Amino acid sequence: MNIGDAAELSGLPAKTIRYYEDIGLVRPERGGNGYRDFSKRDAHKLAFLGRARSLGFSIEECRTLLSLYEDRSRASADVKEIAEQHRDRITRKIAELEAMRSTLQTLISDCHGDDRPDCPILDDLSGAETVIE
Amino acid sequence: MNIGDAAELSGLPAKTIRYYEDIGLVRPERGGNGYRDFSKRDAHKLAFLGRARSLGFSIEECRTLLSLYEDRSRASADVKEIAEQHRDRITRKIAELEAMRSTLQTLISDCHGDDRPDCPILDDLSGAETVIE
DNA sequence: TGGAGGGTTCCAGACGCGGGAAGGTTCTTG
DNA sequence: CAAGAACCTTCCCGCGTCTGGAACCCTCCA
Repeated sequence: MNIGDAAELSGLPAKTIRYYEDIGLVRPERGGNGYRDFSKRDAHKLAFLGRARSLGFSIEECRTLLSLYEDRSRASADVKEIAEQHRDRITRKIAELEAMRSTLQTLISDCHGDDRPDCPILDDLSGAETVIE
Repeated sequence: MNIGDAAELSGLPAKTIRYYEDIGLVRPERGGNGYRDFSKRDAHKLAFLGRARSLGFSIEECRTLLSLYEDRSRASADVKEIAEQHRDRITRKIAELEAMRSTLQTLISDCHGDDRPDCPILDDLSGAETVIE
């Protein structure tokens, strides 16, 4: 099938699929006209990649997951470890974002938000000591 | 002061400071030797930028915040709106990451993680229907 | 026959820097 | 006063993951 069909089947944009070929994640055949010719297996791999990416795995993790997927003698422990590391990274990222949000929320709550210039948000960013209320 | 001192005062790497000059966030003077010459005001702006960045504001938001900071006739409402939009973006990002983490955790829990190849994580990524337990 | 709607390659850009090369300047040490 | 360490400069490349666009080729249908 052509790249358009592979895109529709896998849910990935054609541009992304070409990129994935560039970096060696898929290796479709080529027809006599130079067009890529994707097998069902290729389309399936692309869909696999799409799902893994949507769970936030990096391209390199996807590459590893894909090779494990195609390795009949894999150990599920290897897959699990990748997933756990990724989960832990997500957990840390969430904590970081929540710290930001918390600080932001405090500043936002302190800002009256009218047409006067006084602004605790800017005060904080400018390094002013916390104002005594 | 030289860039090294500005870096130490602001907590930003010299590389970052040069980049900020490139994109017009700061405009230090130049000495006769071609070295940048930062005023205290410049260093203060850099520290402002560092704090805003650490709260996750984009460079363009930082640019706006900085111009509001330097605008004596600003309305605090303008600052607050930027902060609120940013907070909302963070909130959405957290929700997205939590959805990923939740899915990952389910898959991880279902994976026995030994040296056998059966793996619900790969099954899920490959698009297999949920297995009846 | 002509045009719409595929496909191809290649280059640039996005974000926010970091690394490193090649070279000039200034400070410190002996 | 000379040597060398420790600064500073500019420039270009690379990171990750695509996305947009230009210029061009191929196929199908009316």
